This record gives sequence, C-alpha cells and structure tokens, in this order.
Amino acid sequence: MKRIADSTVRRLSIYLRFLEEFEGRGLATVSSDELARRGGTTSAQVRKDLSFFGSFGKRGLGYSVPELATALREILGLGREWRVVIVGAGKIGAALAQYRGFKQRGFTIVAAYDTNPDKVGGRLDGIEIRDIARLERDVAADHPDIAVLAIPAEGAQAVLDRLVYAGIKAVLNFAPMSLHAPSDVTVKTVNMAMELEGLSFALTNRE
Amino acid sequence: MKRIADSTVRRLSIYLRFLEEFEGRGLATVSSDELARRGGTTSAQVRKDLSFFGSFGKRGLGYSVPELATALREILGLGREWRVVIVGAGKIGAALAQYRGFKQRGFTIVAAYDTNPDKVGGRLDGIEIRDIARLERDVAADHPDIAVLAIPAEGAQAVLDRLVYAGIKAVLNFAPMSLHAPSDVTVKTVNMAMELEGLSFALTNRE
DNA sequence: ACTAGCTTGTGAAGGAATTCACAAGCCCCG
DNA sequence: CGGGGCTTGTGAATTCCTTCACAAGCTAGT
Ligand SMILES: NC(=O)c1ccc[n+]([C@@H]2O[C@H](COP(=O)([O-])OP(=O)(O)OC[C@H]3O[C@@H](n4cnc5c(N)ncnc54)[C@H](O)[C@@H]3O)[C@@H](O)[C@H]2O)c1
Ligand SMILES: NC(=O)c1ccc[n+]([C@@H]2O[C@H](COP(=O)([O-])OP(=O)(O)OC[C@H]3O[C@@H](n4cnc5c(N)ncnc54)[C@H](O)[C@@H]3O)[C@@H](O)[C@H]2O)c1
Repeated sequence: MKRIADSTVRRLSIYLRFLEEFEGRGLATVSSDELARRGGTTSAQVRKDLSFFGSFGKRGLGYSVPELATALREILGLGREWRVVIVGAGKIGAALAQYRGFKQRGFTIVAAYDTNPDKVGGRLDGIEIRDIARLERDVAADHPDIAVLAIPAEGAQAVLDRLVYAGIKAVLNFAPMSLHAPSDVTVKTVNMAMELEGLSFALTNRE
Repeated sequence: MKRIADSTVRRLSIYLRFLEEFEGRGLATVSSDELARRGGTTSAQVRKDLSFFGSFGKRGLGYSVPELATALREILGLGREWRVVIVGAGKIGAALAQYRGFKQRGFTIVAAYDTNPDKVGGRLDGIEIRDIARLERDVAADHPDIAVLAIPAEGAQAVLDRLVYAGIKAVLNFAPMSLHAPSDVTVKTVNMAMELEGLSFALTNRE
C-alpha cells in the first residue's frame, strides 16, 4: 500500500469524530465541504484524504454518514479492541487510566506498572498496578497491543527497550524526550513542554 | 519576518533540551551532527533550522553549547516568565497543575478555574481553584499570557470564546475537538485519542 | 605560515503535501 | 426523460519542507 502521511491519518480521526456526532443527530449525508469547515481544513483536502483509501461518496449528494463512519473505523483499525498497558502510575498515568475517552474508542487498559512499592498492589480506577519486574512475563501472557509510557524521562528509553524486547509494537510516550526504537515499532511522543514552547514562540514572534 | 514552519519550532525545542543536558555535563561545543543524532533528524536539517534565525556556529568546530542554548531560549521566547491559567480542575487539569516540567521552563500557573462548586475555593498543589464566573475580571486584572483548556469537549468552544474575548492570545487545548479562533490567537490542540488512533492505524496497516 | 581535516551555512534540487480546477456523475424536478 | 444544480474524485499546479552538495571558514598541528 502507498505510504499514508501522518497528517492524513490525523485528519481521518477528526473526520470520524464529526461523523459520530452527525450519526448521533441522525443526519444521513454530509459533504466534504461541511466536514472541512468543522475540521478546519478544505474540502479538497477531505476528498484527497479519502481518495487514498477508495471512493466513498456520491457525486451531487455527498457521503452517507454511517457508511463513511464505518469505512473510517475500518481504515483506522477501530473495528476491534486494543489492549493497552500503562507504565508509570503517577499523576499523568492516573489521569490516563481514568480517562473515559479511551475505552469509548475501543482502547482497554488492562494493567498499569510501576516501580514504587507503595503503589504496586494498589488500583487505579479498578486497574491493577503491578510491579514493573513482571512486565516481560505479563506481556508474553497477555499480549497487549499498545504501551503508554508515563514515567520520568530518565527511565523512558530503558523501559522502551524492555517493551520492544517483550514484543510491543506501538508506544505512546509522555516523557519529554526523543526515543529510539526499531523501525517496526511505532512510537508517538506527546510533548506538552514542546507545545507550550510553540505558544511562547508564537507570542514572541508576532509581527 | 519569514514564516517559520511549526515543525521547525518543534525541533528547536528538542535541540534546546539536549543543549541543556550538555550544559549540565559541562560540554563546551556540539556539532549539528551530534544534535541531529540525538534528536532523530539530519545535520542538514539542524543547520537549516538554525539558519532561519542567524548563524550561531563556528565552521570546523560546531556550536558553543551555552551560546546556542541562550540563542534558542531567546528565539523561543523563554527569556521571561509566562503566566498560565488552567481552565478545568479535573483529572488532567490536576496533573498539569502539579507538573514540574512547566515551572522549570518558565511557565507559571497562576490560577485554575472550574464550574463545580465543590472544587471552587479548593487548591491544586497550592494553586487556587476559582469560579469560572470570575474569568473575565481576573484576566483583565492579572493578564495571564496562556490558557490551558482541560474541560469536556462540549464546553470547550464556549470557554475559548470567553478567553479570546477577555484578550488571551494563546491556548493549549486538551479537549478532543477542533476549536475555532481569530487568526491572532494561537490554539494548539493535544488530542490523545487521535494519537492512539494513529497507533491503531499503524498496527493495522503494516504490510 | 601553511596544510590537513572538520564543520558550518546555504543555494539548488528533490520530494511531499496541499490546493486548484474541472470533467464525470448523481439527484431532483418539471 | 432531459436539464439544472450540486458534489465527488483526481490529474496538474503550486506551495512547503527536507535533503543534497559544496564553497567558505575555523582550528590544530607542524
Ligand atoms: N503530570 C503532567 O501533567 C505531565 C505533563 C506532561 C508530561 N509529563 C511527563 O510524564 C511523565 C510522568 O509524569 P508524572 O507527572 O505522572 O510523574 P509522577 O512522578 O507523578 O509519576 C511517575 C511514576 O512513574 C513511576 N516510575 C518511575 N520510574 C519508573 C520505571 N522505570 N518503571 C515504572 N515506573 C516508574 C514512579 O514510581 C511514579 O509513580 C514524566 O516524564 C513527565 O515529564 C507529565
Ligand atoms: N483524563 C485524561 O487523561 C485525558 C486525556 C486526554 C484528554 N482529556 C480531555 O481533557 C478534558 C478534561 O478531562 P478530565 O479527564 O480532566 O475530565 P474531568 O471530568 O476529570 O474534569 C473536567 C473538569 O472540568 C470542569 N468543567 C466542566 N465544564 C467546565 C466549564 N465550562 N468551565 C470550567 N470548568 C468546567 C469540571 O467541573 C471538571 O472539574 C476532556 O475534554 C477530556 O476529553 C483527558
């Protein structure tokens, strides 16, 4: 398959969110123009994004809301449950563990891991906090699909290496640092400090 | 000034992080190649990024670590304190309020706002939780520079409109939705569901 | 002072993503 | 059943970003 740009996948995710809203309101069809307006892009962009995967619309009419939503869920791989583990039961790990938005989209958090003996054995919103020493054994047994890294930057690369070795192929990283992994492992980093610095830059360099 | 790409600003932020690490270790100079290796990019990219702002290196030698760090802090607008308010004292708002990484970089959280009367009047790690009704008055008095939006998606656009009206020019949004604001207001959205869906896509569409 | 060895800074080339623009196709209405 | 009015799907054009490639310039060593 032709390589799909990251930005395209992100926009598909946005379109899906609007489609679900429209589905809830019982709308039957939507035009690329409408999706674009809501999503902050252009209608040509919407159509181009979709065209990589097939043709889903009817000329003169637009897209069937439920059909396009189904197609997008299929494309994004949301037709199944994804099993997620969280490493680091700190403040951000706890917020994520309790976040309802994940479950809603088919991402089930199966366990959390931590090094702190005071935390191990406890629970986060019903999710067991386990000793990180069990990581490899548990991954071999449970086959989680995705790991969320929510530990301090210092330990992040070492834990990532362990996750990779254990067979995890997708990681969402909250530690503010660049991580290195083999090319068959997808790592996405959410770096809030970086976003704030982007705002600082924008405020500083407006002419 | 020439328009600077978002991706460039993000990389500057990454370079600065490494420079600060090098500063701590007392290294005097660093080459574009070294920065590139650490930051997961190429040396040409590093030099091009810097070239938009001036020339900071010495041919044959590389960049002076403290000088380049200072220059980047200047470029990113980190030479001053930025005053931040958090709207939404929920799980993610609380995690952010207690996050040390912000203060470290000169982002000071001056207040949090919420609608919930049970929360208003309380504190988050020393930060006052105020009634959202006071938002406009407080902004006029305190002049915060940046607002962080950590409330459910439904209310986000309405609160953003109030923030814009009150004069805020930069917003970091955690609600999973596209927000619309005038062009002189910079809004950055951190959408974790979208990132997870990017991972789902990657796992589904590997050949 | 000169040379060997690096590394920067930057035009030019190349590649990727977005926007343009329009033919093709569908629906509705008369 | 044919025409008007829309909207899609997509090559071509454009814009934006990255990579290439090399002259210019610095340092250290002799
Ligand atoms: N709190 C935030 O709002 C926020 C925002 C952006 C980024 N981050 C980043 O997220 C990460 C976590 O931040 P936090 O605020 O939740 O910190 P925290 O100190 O509250 O939590 C970190 C947790 O990780 C555990 N831990 C440490 N090393 C570990 C290891 N090797 N294996 C397993 N567990 C380990 C600790 O015991 C602790 O429970 C940091 O990298 C931070 O920079 C946090
Ligand atoms: N928790 C997470 O890990 C996480 C992750 C990603 C995104 N988010 C997003 O962040 C936002 C907040 O999530 P959360 O988990 O912290 O939710 P939460 O329910 O814990 O907190 C929301 C807080 O906002 C307050 N609030 C609601 N409407 C308000 C308004 N109009 N003005 C001021 N305050 C208001 C509520 O009283 C509550 O205290 C949501 O949009 C969520 O989708 C959360």
